[in-house]
Amino acid sequence: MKATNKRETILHVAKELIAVNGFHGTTMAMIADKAGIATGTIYRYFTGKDELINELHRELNDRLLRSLMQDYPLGEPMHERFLYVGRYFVHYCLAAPFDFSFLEQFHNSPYGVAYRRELVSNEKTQGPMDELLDEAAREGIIKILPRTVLTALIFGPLIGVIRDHILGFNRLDEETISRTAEACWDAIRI
Amino acid sequence: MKATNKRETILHVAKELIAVNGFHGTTMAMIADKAGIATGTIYRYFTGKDELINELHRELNDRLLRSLMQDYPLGEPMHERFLYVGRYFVHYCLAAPFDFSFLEQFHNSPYGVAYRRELVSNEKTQGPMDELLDEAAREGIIKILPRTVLTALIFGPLIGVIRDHILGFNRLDEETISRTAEACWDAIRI
Amino acid sequence: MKATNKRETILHVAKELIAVNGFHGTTMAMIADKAGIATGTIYRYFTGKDELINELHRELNDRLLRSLMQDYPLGEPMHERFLYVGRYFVHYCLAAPFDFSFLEQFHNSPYGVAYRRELVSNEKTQGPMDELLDEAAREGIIKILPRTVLTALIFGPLIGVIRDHILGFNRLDEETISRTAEACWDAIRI
Amino acid sequence: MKATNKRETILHVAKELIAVNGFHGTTMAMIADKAGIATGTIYRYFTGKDELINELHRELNDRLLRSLMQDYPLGEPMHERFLYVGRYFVHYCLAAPFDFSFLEQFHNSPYGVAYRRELVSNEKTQGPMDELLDEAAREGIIKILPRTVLTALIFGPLIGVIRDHILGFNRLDEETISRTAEACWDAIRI
DNA sequence: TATGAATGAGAATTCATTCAT
DNA sequence: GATGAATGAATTCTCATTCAT
Repeated sequence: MKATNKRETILHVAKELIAVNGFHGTTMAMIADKAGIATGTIYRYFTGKDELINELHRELNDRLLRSLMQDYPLGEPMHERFLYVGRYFVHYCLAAPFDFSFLEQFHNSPYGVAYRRELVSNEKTQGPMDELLDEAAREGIIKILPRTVLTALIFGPLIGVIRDHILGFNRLDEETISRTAEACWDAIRI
Repeated sequence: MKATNKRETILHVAKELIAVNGFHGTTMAMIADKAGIATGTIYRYFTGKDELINELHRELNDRLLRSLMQDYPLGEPMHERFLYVGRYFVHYCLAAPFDFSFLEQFHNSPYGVAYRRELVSNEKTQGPMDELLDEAAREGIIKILPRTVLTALIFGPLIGVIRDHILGFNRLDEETISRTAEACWDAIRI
Repeated sequence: MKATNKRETILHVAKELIAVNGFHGTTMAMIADKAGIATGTIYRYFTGKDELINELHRELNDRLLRSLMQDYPLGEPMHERFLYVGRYFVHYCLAAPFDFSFLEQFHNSPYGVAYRRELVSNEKTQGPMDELLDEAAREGIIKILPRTVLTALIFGPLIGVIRDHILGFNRLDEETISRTAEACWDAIRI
Repeated sequence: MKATNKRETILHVAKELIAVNGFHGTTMAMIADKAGIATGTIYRYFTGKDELINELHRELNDRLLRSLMQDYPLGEPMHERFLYVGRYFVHYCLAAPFDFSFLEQFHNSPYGVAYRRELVSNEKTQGPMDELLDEAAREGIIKILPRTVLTALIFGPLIGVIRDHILGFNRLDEETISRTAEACWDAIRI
C-alpha cells in the first residue's frame, strides 16, 4: 500500500480488528502488526486510541450516510422512499459487515453515548430517514410519537436482523429484507 | 447483609458497577470494595470474572422471565396478552435500570453471542413472547417471517426506547409506552 | 526484609538509585528489581512515581530536620549554636550521601520548586537555622538582608562543599568543615 | 534567520526550551518545531541530543566568562574588583535568565559533573574570579581554604539568590545585590 | 543540504488472579 | 472460609534517532 494510504490502512485494519475483537480486545500493537507498521507510527496519524476510534466512526458513519443519499429516489412516493432507505441500509450493512459491527459497538459504548449527546445538543439531523419522517409527520400519515420512538421502531428491527444475519442466526434473502422493511413501515404508519 | 448472602451481595454490586462502568471499567477490586469483602473472597464463589458475569446474566435473565410470567393474563385475547408482555417488559426495565443496562451490555458483547449460540443449539424457548408468537403464527394472525425477525420487530424497538429513556434522550410516560407496544403489534400483525 | 518493611525497602532503594541515576534515569522496574519485588507491588504503597518521590523527600527532609534538632545546644551562645547547626548539617550529609544527593536533586527540580512555593504560601519555618536567624535578627547581630539571602549565604556554600566532597572534588576534614561554617557566619554577621 | 545561522537558531531555541522544561521535558521535536526546521536537520549540526546540550553549555559558559572579562576593572583595588565580578555575575544572569536556568540545570546534572571532572583533570582556570582568588591568596588577605571552598562561599550564595529571584521567591534590587556581594567578601576575607 | 515519516525500544501503570497466613 | 498483599504479563504512549527522498 502506498505511503499516502497509511492513515487509511490503519483505519481499515482497526475497523476489522475491532469488529471482531471489540475495543478492549484490540490493542494498538495488533493494529500496527496487521497494518505492517510500527506502533509508534499510529501516533503520527492519531493522538491516541480514542481519537483513532472516534475518527473511524466519523468516517464510517459519513460513508454510510453519503451512500444512503447517493441514489435516494427523490421523486418517488414516500412509501417507496421509506422502503428504499430501509432496504438500502440492510444491503449496505450486509455488504460491509465489519463496518456494521464496528458502528454497532460504537453506539453501544460510552463513545456512542457521548456522540449522541453531542448530536442532540447540536440538533443535527441524522440522514435521509430523519427528513423522511419529518415530511411524513407533516403529512399526517404516520403515528404521532416522539422522534426517538419512531427511530427505534425502524432501526431497532433493522439492526437486529442484520446482526442476527452476520452472527449466523438467520439468513436474510431479498424477500425477507423487503418484508422486514415493510413491517417497519406498518409499525409507524397510521 | 448476612454471611450466607455473600454470593448475592457480590452479584448485586457487580451488576450496579457494570451497569455504570461497563465490563472493562469494573475491576474485581471495585466489586470487592463495594461488597465489603476481600478480592480473594470473590474467587470462593466464582472461578473468575467471566463466570461471575455469566452467572449474573443467568440470574437477571431468569428473574426477568419469571417476572414476565408472574401475572401473565392467560385467559385474555392474544392482542391483550401481547400488549401486556410488551408493556410489562418496559416497566420492568424502567424500574430496574441497572438490570437493563447490564443485560443490554451482556447481549452486545462476546458473552451474549456465545449465550445465544448455546440457546439456538439447545432450541430453548425464550419466555412468554416466544410462546405467544408460536400461537399467533399457528392462528395465522401475524406475518409469516422468521422467528428472529419477529423478535427483532418487537424487542428492537422496546429495547431502543428503554435505553433512550435511561440515557435521558426521551421521557417514557404510560401513554407512550402503550402506543409503542401497539406499534410493535402493528409491525407483526397481518 | 520483613513484609512490614516493604514500603521502607522501596523508599530505601529508590533513594539510592535516584541519588546515582537521577529521577529520569531511575525506572520503576529498576526500583522493583533492586527491592526484590514486582513492579506492581510499588503501586500498592504509592499511587505512582511522583508520590513515591514526594514521599521520599518528605521522609528524608523530616529525618534531617529532626536529627538537627536532636542535640541542638539550646543554652549555648548564638555563635556556638550557629556553628553547631552548620557543622552538624555537613556531617549528616557526609554520613548519608545518598540522602544528600536525593535531596539536592529534589530541590533542583520542578518537585522542589513546587515544594518551596507551598512552604512559602504556608509561611512554614525551615528548621532550627530559621529560628536562629530570627533571634539573631532581633538582637541585631547579623546583617539586615532578606531571609532568602541570608539562607543562601549559609546553605549555598555548605551544600556546595558537600557536593564537591561527594563528587571527589575536595576532601572535607573536621578542620575544613569548621572553618567553612565559621566563614558562613562571617558572611552574615555584622 | 539566515540559513547560515541555523546552528545558532537551534542552540537558541534549545536553551529557552530547556530553561523552561528541563532536559527531559524538551524533545528534539520541540526544538525543531520552534526553530522552524525538520528534526533530521538538527542531526546535521549535532551528533545527538547530548552533543547539542554540551555544545550549548560550552557556548553559554564562554559567553558568560568573556562578558565578565569585558570591562573588568584591571587597575582597581582587589576589593573593588571582587565586588565588580560578583555584581556583574548577578546582573548578567538576571538579564539572561534562560542562560542562567540552562547553566544551573547543566551543573546539577550528570553533564555538569562530567564537565567539572574534565576541568579538574586539565587544571583549567575558571575565569576572572579564579585569578582574583589566586592573587588574594598570594597577598594573604583571604582565608586559607581549599579553592573549592572559596568558590562555594562566593558562587553558592550568588547562584542561590539569582535562582530565588527568577523563581519569584525574592526581589533583587541594586542595593541587595551589592550587599550580597559584600557579604560574600566578608565570608572569605581575613 | 534538508526533510519528516517511520521506527521500536522502553517507560509508567493496571488488574485478574494466586496463595500464604 | 476469608483475607489482601503480591504478582507480572499486558497495555498505551513517548521520543531519540535514522534514512529514503
